[in-house]
Amino acid sequence: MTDKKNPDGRYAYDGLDRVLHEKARLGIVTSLAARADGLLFSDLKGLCQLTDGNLSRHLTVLQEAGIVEIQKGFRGRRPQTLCRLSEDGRARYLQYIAVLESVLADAVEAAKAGRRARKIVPEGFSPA
Amino acid sequence: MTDKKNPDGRYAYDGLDRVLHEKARLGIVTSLAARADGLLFSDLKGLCQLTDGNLSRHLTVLQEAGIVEIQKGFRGRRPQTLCRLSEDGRARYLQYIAVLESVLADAVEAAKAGRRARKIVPEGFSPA
DNA sequence: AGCTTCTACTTTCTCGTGCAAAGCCAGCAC
DNA sequence: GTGCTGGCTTTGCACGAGAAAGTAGAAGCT
Repeated sequence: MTDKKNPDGRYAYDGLDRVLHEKARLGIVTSLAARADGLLFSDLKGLCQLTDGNLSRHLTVLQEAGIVEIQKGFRGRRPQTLCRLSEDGRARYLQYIAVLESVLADAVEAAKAGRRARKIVPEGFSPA
Repeated sequence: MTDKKNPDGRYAYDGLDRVLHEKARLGIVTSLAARADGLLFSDLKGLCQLTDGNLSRHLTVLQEAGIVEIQKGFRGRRPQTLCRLSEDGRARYLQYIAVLESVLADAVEAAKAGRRARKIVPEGFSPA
């Protein structure tokens, strides 16, 4: 099965959700996925090494996409923002992860195959 | 090892190379990784479902980053561009893939852990 | 009471970049 | 020639990530 011709779009990966496929957001969502009780703004900041502004912005994006739910409240007298993954968010995340898995599978296969081949130039090809 | 406190940056994933971490480019490089003899512009176009312009642009980016090598030549009398992964490119790709693997590991762990927890609000937190 | 500093965010700005549409330049057909 | 197609490049714009600056209130000092 390594060599079924060239199915078009074999490497198109359009299942890779734009909103999730992003360094920062991927980190945020992954850390949230682990805790159904949510995380505080400041925890996320530390875990993902993001600046306040950046985190704020990404959270807004995720919220607008319906992936995270945000609850503003207080701890003692200080404001605290609690973030949780929504049900829908979890579903989309799992879906995204599934695609990532297939990318990785391709990659591993590629790494093996890549080491074998040695022909430098395909037939009929003449360098300029 | 599931619960070592909250190592800062645990989910920062800064190893995720910007150049490679991109839907289109990830597809391009993955397909190239499988064939050391390279792929033609038109093959890539089909495999990754990209428009000419898009592919061209991404290839330039990858070339400037030293990840792919581009050879312009002819097949018969028509121009053909051959793309191959450079040695450095392969190394960076493998490195990137390694990080992806850790993301995936986190994700799987998160998916399991996430299903267990049920507490809605952390102690001391009062909704606004 | 006034001043400064810290925590906790939000808003604004800028620059990079993904993507599409248009352009360019052979060959080849007619 | 004219038109068409294959094989790319260039241009332009719109969006979006990240930095920087701004807001607001609490805590601390004097």
